[in-house]
Amino acid sequence: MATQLGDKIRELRTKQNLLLRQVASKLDVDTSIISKMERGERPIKKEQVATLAEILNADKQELLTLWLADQVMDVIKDEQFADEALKSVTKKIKKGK
Amino acid sequence: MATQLGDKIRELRTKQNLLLRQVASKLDVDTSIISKMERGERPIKKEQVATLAEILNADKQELLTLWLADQVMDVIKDEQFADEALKSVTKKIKKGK
DNA sequence: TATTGTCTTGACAAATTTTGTCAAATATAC
DNA sequence: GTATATTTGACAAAATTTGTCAAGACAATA
Repeated sequence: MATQLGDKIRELRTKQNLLLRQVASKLDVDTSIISKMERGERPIKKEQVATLAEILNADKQELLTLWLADQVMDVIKDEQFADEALKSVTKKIKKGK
Repeated sequence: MATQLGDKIRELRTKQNLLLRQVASKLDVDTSIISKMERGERPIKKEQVATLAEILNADKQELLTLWLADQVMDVIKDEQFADEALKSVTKKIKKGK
C-alpha cells in the first residue's frame, strides 16, 4: 500500500517541519488528502508532483520518476509474470519507441 | 494505439478462419467489442484473456504476459523517465517484492 | 450495380470508479 | 487535562468506463 513517492514526500515534509495543513493549502487540497497521499491511500496526480517538488524544494525529475515507478508497480504487483512483462517492455522502449 | 495482445489475438483468429462473431459469442460480448479489443481501442479484461486462450487454442501464460506488458506500456508510454522507472521497479521485484 | 456478409465506427445511457468535502476519531505535544 | 496535528470513514458529485445498438464502410460475388 505504501508508495515510494508518498514516503519521500513525508520524509521531505517532516524534515522541513512543515505541517500537512501547510502543504495542503499550497497544493489546494484538503489536509486529509495529503495525509492519504503520503500513506499511499490516494493516488497522486502527475501535475501535483511538480507542485510538490516546488513546495518541498525537491528535484522535480526525481519525484516524477518515483511517481512513475509507483504507477508501474501498481500494475504489476501480484502479477505472476511481472518480470517477463517488464523485460519485454524495457526492450521495446529501448528501441526508438 | 495498437496492443501486443490485440495483434496476437487477431493473428490467431484469422489464421484459424474464425469470424469476430464466433469469438464474440463464446466470449459473450458484442462483435464490436472484439473488433475494438483487437485493434487496441478497448481494454481487454484479465479474465477474458484466459477465455480467449481457450477459444483460440493459445498458451494462456503467453497471452497473459502480453496483456500485462500492454498494461505497463500504457502507463509508461510518453513518459520521459520511463527507462529509469522501469529499472527501479525491476530491481524492486527481483528482491522478494 | 445490387446483394450479401464481415468488420468498423460513433453515439448513448447505465454502471462503476474516482474525487473532493466534511466531521468525527485518534494521536501527539505541551 | 487542553490544544494541535493527523487519520479515518462516510457521503455525494464528478468523471470514467462499460455494454448496446444502429448505421457506415469495406470486400467479394453475382
